[in-house]
Amino acid sequence: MTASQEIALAPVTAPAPASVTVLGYALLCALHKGPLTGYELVRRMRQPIGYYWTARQSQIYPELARLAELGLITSSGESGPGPHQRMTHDLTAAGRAAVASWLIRPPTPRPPRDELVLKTYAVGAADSSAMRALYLAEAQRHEQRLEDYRAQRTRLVARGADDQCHPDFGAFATLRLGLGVEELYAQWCRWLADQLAAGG
Amino acid sequence: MTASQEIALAPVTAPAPASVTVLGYALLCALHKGPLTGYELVRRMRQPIGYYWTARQSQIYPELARLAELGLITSSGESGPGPHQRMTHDLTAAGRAAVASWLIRPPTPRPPRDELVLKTYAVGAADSSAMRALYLAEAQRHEQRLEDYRAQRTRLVARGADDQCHPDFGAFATLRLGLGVEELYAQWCRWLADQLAAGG
DNA sequence: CTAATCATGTAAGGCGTTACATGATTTT
DNA sequence: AAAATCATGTAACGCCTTACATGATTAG
Repeated sequence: MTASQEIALAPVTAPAPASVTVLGYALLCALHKGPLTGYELVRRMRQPIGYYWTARQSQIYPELARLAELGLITSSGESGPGPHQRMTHDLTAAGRAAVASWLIRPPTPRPPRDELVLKTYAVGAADSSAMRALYLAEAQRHEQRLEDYRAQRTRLVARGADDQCHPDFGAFATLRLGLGVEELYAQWCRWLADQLAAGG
Repeated sequence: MTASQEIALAPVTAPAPASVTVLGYALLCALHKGPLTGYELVRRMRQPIGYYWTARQSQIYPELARLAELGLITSSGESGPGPHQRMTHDLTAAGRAAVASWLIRPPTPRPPRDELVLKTYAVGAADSSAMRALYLAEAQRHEQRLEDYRAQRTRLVARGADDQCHPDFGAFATLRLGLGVEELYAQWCRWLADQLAAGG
């Protein structure tokens, strides 16, 4: 592969690639069950989608414009409250196809970042009783989340979302993992607190 | 709070805050058991610290210079192979104190980003058998990691790192969580694959 | 009548990634 | 003889966050 060949393969007139980012796909995923307004999408990206992929307004609105430019969504505006129009966004056929083909691609691995585990690596360099308090507080945080998740599961199961054919089965499946993760973290924090109590 | 008051509270002559980032603390944590060269730190930030907090060379070397400027590490150079000096970095007393006080502060929560779980939320919009293949492949990835972790645990336990007093207890504790997480994800992926098989 | 919510956008700056650069030593 | 490793650094760019801006409607 020489330089001249590369130039020949990439015409100068070509516009920016503008491939869809994960955030873009997250928005498309949020729209897969029907149209939503921008503001509704902002709320969805805090909850429930925000549990595994968050975004703020300042990212969402420009991204919606990009998705519309790419022809993956249609955005129609109606006058609403305030100085802005209330825009409703809907998947196009191309958008629906883009999501479907992205979903079955293996996820690109992300660099892990967990501050609590990092601190644990150097646990020996800190005061044991202070660290113990930290892990107990974290355990409580996870146990509170666990309660929240259990309530959500009850509601989903009542609607029949634990059946693979139900439109909310995806939400049920993500919740199932969330329950496991929170329980695991809570138990691990309590185990560490016990260890620090025994040795300190 | 008026504008004039704010100006009075923030003197013009103050230098940039230059507070230590999490990456900075990660490097300080890596040094808590003894001095290391820059290149050794680069490797540590791929493994084992890289399992929960990664960084590349291009981030690490400038950050080391900043930590030295702040007086948290001392960096002494000796001539080594290649055009560069082999720099050895060591914690100062101030650095040791900085780690100790950071460790016992509650970790700042990070926005969650998990592409696989995001895909799961919209699982109904994709072809079931293709998604099933995806989850089976992910399950295998996690099971391979699980084997790797089990081997590491065996080595650590042989050294006695499962005792809270051992200097490698921190590494053992992080590994314990890693084992739980990988097992949980693997089982969840297999469960989802089963669900998709039953309904598809 | 005040505050929160609805509703959409812009700007500045930080963190992190890929890619580039250099060159000696050790391994294959 | 070629490739990988040792060893440190710079530059460009993208994603994401915080903060700013505007103003109508609804709830307390």
